[in-house]
Amino acid sequence: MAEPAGSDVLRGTLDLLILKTLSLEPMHGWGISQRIQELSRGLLDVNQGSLYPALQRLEHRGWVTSRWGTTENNRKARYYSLTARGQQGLTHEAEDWRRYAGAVGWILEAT
Amino acid sequence: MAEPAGSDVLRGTLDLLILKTLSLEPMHGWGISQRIQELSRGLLDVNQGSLYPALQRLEHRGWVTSRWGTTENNRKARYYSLTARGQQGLTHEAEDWRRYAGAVGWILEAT
DNA sequence: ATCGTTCCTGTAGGAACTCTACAGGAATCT
DNA sequence: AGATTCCTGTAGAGTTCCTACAGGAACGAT
Repeated sequence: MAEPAGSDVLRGTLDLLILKTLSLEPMHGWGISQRIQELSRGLLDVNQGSLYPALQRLEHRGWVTSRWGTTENNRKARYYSLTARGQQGLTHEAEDWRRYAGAVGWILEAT
Repeated sequence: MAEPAGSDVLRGTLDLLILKTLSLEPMHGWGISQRIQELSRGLLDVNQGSLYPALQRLEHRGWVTSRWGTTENNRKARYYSLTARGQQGLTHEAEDWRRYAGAVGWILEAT
């Protein structure tokens, strides 16, 4: 078990998180979810039921490409990497997020 | 017209924004959306089609109560205010948001 | 007094995303 | 051989949001 800190609700930022993770390094699905968990210090937990459909969406949109490969552990895995359009999309969505999170912050600070 | 700065996508934070706004002062629906727009400096735009259902959800959940009243402009309007449970909910959701936004921030800053 | 506009409340239908739960293959460890 | 870890998916449902539509009442202008 070890419950990585039960979190849910990826309020529409799953794509952003995946893209960012892939921009660091091409990776397979399972690895992406691990990475997101590490980088968020255990706060964010991505279910496979959300992850794989999201990856399919992104690939269908042309933001990522994938190919079968082998992990260091000698397991078959599908590796995803960012396309140029994916990089642009990431930049744009990250900017969107900052703006949006900032606006929410202003409201929460209001007195 | 005057397009208040077309924004959409209230990624699951609409309830939070409404609760926070009501914690500042009881208000009617239309006023709430104005307030959110002002406080977010024009970045956030709440559609009526999202707002009223959200208010109904919150009332049904017992987080807000409402009653008919009259505005300064002599218009009939339904005024909403926070209940004790709503205040608790706000505190909790605001805390959730900060944690979540922080985690996303960490990921976006990763190199 | 009528017309257009602002203020204000809703509903209907659909699209998008996430969650829970399920299913399974292949490699490694015991 | 059996259990566990690694890894990829699918199905179905629930929630939330958006677009579009509908309408009443007060106000301002002509």
